[in-house]
Amino acid sequence: MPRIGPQERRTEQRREQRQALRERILEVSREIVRREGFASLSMRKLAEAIDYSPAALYLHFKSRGDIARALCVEGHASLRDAFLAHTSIADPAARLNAMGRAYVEFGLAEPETYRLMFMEPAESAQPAAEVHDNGKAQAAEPGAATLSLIADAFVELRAADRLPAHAGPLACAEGLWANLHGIVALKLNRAALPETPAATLVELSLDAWFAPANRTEPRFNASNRPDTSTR
Amino acid sequence: MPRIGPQERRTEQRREQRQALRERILEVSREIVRREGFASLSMRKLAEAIDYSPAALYLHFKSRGDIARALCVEGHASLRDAFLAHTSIADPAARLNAMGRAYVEFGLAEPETYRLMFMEPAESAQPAAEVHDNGKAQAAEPGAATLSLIADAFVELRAADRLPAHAGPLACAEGLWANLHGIVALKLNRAALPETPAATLVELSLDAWFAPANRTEPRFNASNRPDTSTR
DNA sequence: GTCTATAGTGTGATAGAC
DNA sequence: GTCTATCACACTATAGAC
Repeated sequence: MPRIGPQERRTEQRREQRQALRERILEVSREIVRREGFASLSMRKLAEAIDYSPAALYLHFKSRGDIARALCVEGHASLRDAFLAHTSIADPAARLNAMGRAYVEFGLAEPETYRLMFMEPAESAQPAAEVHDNGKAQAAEPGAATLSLIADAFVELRAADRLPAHAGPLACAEGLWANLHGIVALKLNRAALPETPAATLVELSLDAWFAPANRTEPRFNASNRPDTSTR
Repeated sequence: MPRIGPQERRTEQRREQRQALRERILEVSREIVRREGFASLSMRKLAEAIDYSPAALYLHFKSRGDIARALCVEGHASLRDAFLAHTSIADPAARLNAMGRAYVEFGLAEPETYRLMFMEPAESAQPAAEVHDNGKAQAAEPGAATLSLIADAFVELRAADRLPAHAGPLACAEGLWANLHGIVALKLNRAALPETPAATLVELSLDAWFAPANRTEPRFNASNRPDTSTR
């Protein structure tokens, strides 16, 4: 087992250097995207920032879209972390409330990253192709794990009979997700929604999606609801 | 008054020709965007399609974004028409249902146009600058009139006491809009929502947003609800 | 006045020398 | 593994023919 000759050691070193440069590229890319958006991440600018020629980048990423894909995966991991911080909340409705807020906060705090993750024309990043690991094809959809955290909460609501009869838990999860995404997306493009602050919309949306069966119980909205009530 | 010399007539003719060419540019652009998306609408391709040089386009539109803006306005008019077809529905909830469906159908039927209208990075099209007409500045937001149609219905619901007390009509309208937009946006980018069909999500969303106070009454969903019930 | 032709600068990606 | 040089294409802006 400990049969490692000098040659193996050298190739090992090479691999580490290679990995380090790849990491460095990713690091600089992440920062550029965060500050200026993916659209202004050019291979030339990136190459200059890491002091290599543009062609060197293609040794580590097969295309600009490939870099986008990697940053997407990072972003999804970050979002998922924000969700995991609330999994300990026992009440599914309260948990959904916390996660919903976290989702929108993430989107508004990192608009360019969010845009890359969810608002890009699909060609750029999303596909993620098929990633083979240990010989087994992995999920091509990095956001699926995150969605399942929302879906879980709806399953619990369903089990507690706090969901309308005709509403499937998964469908509810996707519906709520669409709602939250819509809030973030419209805010980011400042195309619309000029009147109502995002926090109010989030409250309303969360109310709309799982409050109906919950309405007779005491609500938990006393804590941090913004004072902007209507407009 | 009828003092129109040959010179005036000639300049009149010029103006008509000018307007006609502008219309033609818009026409071809609209079709290219509809089929291939705004991203692949290049000035060169456009110029070739109308048999002029690229520079000629800049005589009629000051930039590519200017064309985008014009197409956006067209799109908003088209969407608004789809909405106006349902204004005759008396019951505000039923009207919202019809309009919500129409909105999503529009987005899914004309994905590229929808993307240009609502999913573009703001710089491209949305601003619409300030359009002066008759010396008065007009609304810079072409979608505002459409939103107001939704808001109106919520105002009626409010007046009929079919809305939760804490929910402002305008906020509800924006929330529902965000929800519908989220459904379309996620579907278009195939980034997510792979499981649930859009029609089901729309039903669920409309239920979520104004069914609570409506739930005791007979629903109107018997007509055209899709048979895919849950997943 | 209207348009052609072209210059100048940017992009992603690649071939081939070292 | 890295670089230089280059291709093909996009956009804007403008000099000058008609």
